Amino acid sequence: MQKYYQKIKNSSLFYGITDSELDRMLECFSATIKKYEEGDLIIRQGDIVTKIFLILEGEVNIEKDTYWGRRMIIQKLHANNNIGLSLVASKNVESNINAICTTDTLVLILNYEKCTRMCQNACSHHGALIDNLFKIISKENIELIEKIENISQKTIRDKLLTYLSNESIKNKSNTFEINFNRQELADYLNIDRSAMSFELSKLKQEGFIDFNKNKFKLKVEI
Amino acid sequence: MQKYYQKIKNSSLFYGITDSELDRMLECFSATIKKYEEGDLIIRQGDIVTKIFLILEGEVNIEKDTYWGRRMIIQKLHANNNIGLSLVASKNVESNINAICTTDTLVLILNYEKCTRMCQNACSHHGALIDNLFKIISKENIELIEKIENISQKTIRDKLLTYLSNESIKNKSNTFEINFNRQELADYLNIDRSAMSFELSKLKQEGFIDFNKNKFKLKVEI
DNA sequence: ACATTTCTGTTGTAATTACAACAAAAGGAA
DNA sequence: TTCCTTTTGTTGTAATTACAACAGAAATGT
Repeated sequence: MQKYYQKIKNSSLFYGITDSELDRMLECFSATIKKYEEGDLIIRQGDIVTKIFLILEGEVNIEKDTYWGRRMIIQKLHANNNIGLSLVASKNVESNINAICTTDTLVLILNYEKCTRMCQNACSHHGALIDNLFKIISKENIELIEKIENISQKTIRDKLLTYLSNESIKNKSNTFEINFNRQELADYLNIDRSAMSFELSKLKQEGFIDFNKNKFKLKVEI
Repeated sequence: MQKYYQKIKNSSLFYGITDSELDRMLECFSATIKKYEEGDLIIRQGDIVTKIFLILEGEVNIEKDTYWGRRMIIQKLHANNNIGLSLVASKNVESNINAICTTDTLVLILNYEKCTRMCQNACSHHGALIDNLFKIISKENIELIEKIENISQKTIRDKLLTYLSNESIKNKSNTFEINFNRQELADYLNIDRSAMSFELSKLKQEGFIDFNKNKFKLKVEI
């Protein structure tokens, strides 16, 4: 645990918490660290989730398999994103998603009730923690809406331009690197990979974008 | 305010709160009531939202206009849903959506900080309120994922069957009424209305579903 | 370096969809 | 009722997409 202190301390969940309180809180929250390997499932469809997971390191895809067996990537999560919070807070809800590690991943596991309820110890900054928790779940919410915007476009071209434009805004630059490989991006945008590749090439040829591997440049204002 | 007490008391935000505490809390949260008429915008794209809105009565669509001018319905909200929580909690984020009333609507407006931070008055059930707030935002989260599932299907037929199946599950019955009219449903599923009507007719003819106006019956297991 | 596997791009074709234009039905107002 | 408006259903056509099959490039392991 000790060796992860710095990471935990710098996580957005514990932003604004002093060192001594962090100690007390981690104990109070029955915090544990868990390492997952690439390909491991942190949560699977149907699970009743009882703990919340804060990603300290690594990448996790939130996925779902369609009735027809196609993979659907809902989100790609990183350090400081949480997994399971909305499931635990909803109480006794079966998970509707898989959380699968796409890299080796380090996770902080916490007790939800202890996080949301003020404890006897009355850590004085517990309020800040609750606030951080709201911030984290809200950010997730806003990203889901952004994803809906991306995939709600009618054509492959419009989906790509909307997605790239949103990435550009998030990176505050017209050049940026994306975390998806082509198949993942297709599964995220719910389009055929080959048709997507074709459209990317066309957009490049027409001078709207440029790209090399996962580095993209947006040459137009959307 | 007095005349809305019963509604407020029965809202999921104040579930588990005693009457006397409700009084104190409403004062503490600077709670106000506002009536909107059909067509009114509660939040518009670009707004910096500073209050949270709890729907007591009515229906509100969360919408977004695409760059190309098409309407996108993200969610339809009802009594006990909140509007703006994820925007306020994210702090100084411009709204990426419009919240538009599709009926006359009654809303309870609250101060976010007062809700999430324990107050001096230390209302003893403030913890329950925070818990309720997490439950509300989590439910929204899960519904967004459900919507993503609906619109991530490849064909109009699959989108319809997935949507109807999810509605059926939510209603715990294979017969149910939907809140969307045909154009709204098409805007929610991001498909062409006429093509959707055609597919609905085909599904009915083939015996998979039955419907009359907005009453649907699902005759197959998805 | 080499072999092998994975990832990305390209092309043709069949299937699906959007769109427009119109018909039919339902709902509202005078 | 009748007229008018809104909503829903139907059809044909052009545009878009999925899918399969394959080629080339890049990454990986030995």
